[in-house]
Amino acid sequence: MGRPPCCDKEGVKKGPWTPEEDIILVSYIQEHGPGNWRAVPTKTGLSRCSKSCRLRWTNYLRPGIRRGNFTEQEEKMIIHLQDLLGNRWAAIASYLPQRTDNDIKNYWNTHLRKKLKKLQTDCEGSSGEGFAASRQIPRGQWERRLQTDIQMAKKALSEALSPEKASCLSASNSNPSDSSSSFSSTKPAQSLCYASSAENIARMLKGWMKNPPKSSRTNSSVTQNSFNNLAAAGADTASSGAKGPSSVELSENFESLFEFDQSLESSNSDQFSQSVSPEATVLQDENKPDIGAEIMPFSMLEKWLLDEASCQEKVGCGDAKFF
DNA sequence: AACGCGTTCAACCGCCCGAGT
DNA sequence: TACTCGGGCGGTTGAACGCGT
Repeated sequence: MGRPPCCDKEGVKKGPWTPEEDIILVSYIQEHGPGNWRAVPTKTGLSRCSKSCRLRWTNYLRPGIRRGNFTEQEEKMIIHLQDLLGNRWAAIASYLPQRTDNDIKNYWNTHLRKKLKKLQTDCEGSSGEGFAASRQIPRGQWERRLQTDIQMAKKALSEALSPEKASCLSASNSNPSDSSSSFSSTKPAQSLCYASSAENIARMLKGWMKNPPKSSRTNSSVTQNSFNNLAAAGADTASSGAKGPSSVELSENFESLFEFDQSLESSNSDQFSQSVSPEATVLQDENKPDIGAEIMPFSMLEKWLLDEASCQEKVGCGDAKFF
């Protein structure tokens, strides 16, 4: 019982999107909001697969997307998140609201992977205790850390599931530069035009769009999914510890993680102050309507990391704690 | 100018998951 | 419970582009 393709192969256009197609898609979404992608090709008359429409929107046309030129902060963030979450590009992208998962994935594959590889070989070549070597830990310790991770994940999850704690976590993440507060506070402004201030679309739509949007529907599925991914990330790390290096590697490189946490803060403030106008913030709110909820698991992760880090400082604290 | 090669990135493909029935 | 369907995700592809020869 094979599943039929998402759309008829015949009569479906493939390949690069034309500006005309973009305009049609954007005007449709501007009017109806993203979602119900199945209906998009028929309603718009586009000879495109529904998936293709969704992809075009999420990866290219969606407002608030920043393209190219990844900053050093973003690089660090991607590297660390990749280390934590593995190739969960959507989850990683949820921490970089201006970047798409596809962009991050591409950037990782084209730039960062090579960069890290080079770094790794350089380290290995230059000293006996290279990058890879430094990551090796005794098996017993590895197992104990894994157990610790599991406990932490359980704890974090139970906290996340508790409404009080959850709100606490959100509130604790009250970094002035943190966009979550503005996200939640700008919720009422969701009816803002989808394409009105996104640089990439505004240019294209100049002179085209005159009517205000009718709908305030939001693209919730992406972020919801991201949230789910992230909420699951902790559990994954714990439950499938043997699957990937994340839980182990998580316990390492704490210095760099602290560095990262700091850079993350400055990164957020930098990014949002330099490139996000109040209007754009609202746009991001549209893109990530549940961003407040997304921040929460990040707090969990931060907490997790910091807990472990503090334990790391005290010799063998984590190990003694659970054994 | 022409060619080959490497890189980049938009787009596609196939699988998976959750919601609905 | 079993099945269908829509949507999301990650891996892969291939056209476009840049650069060196």
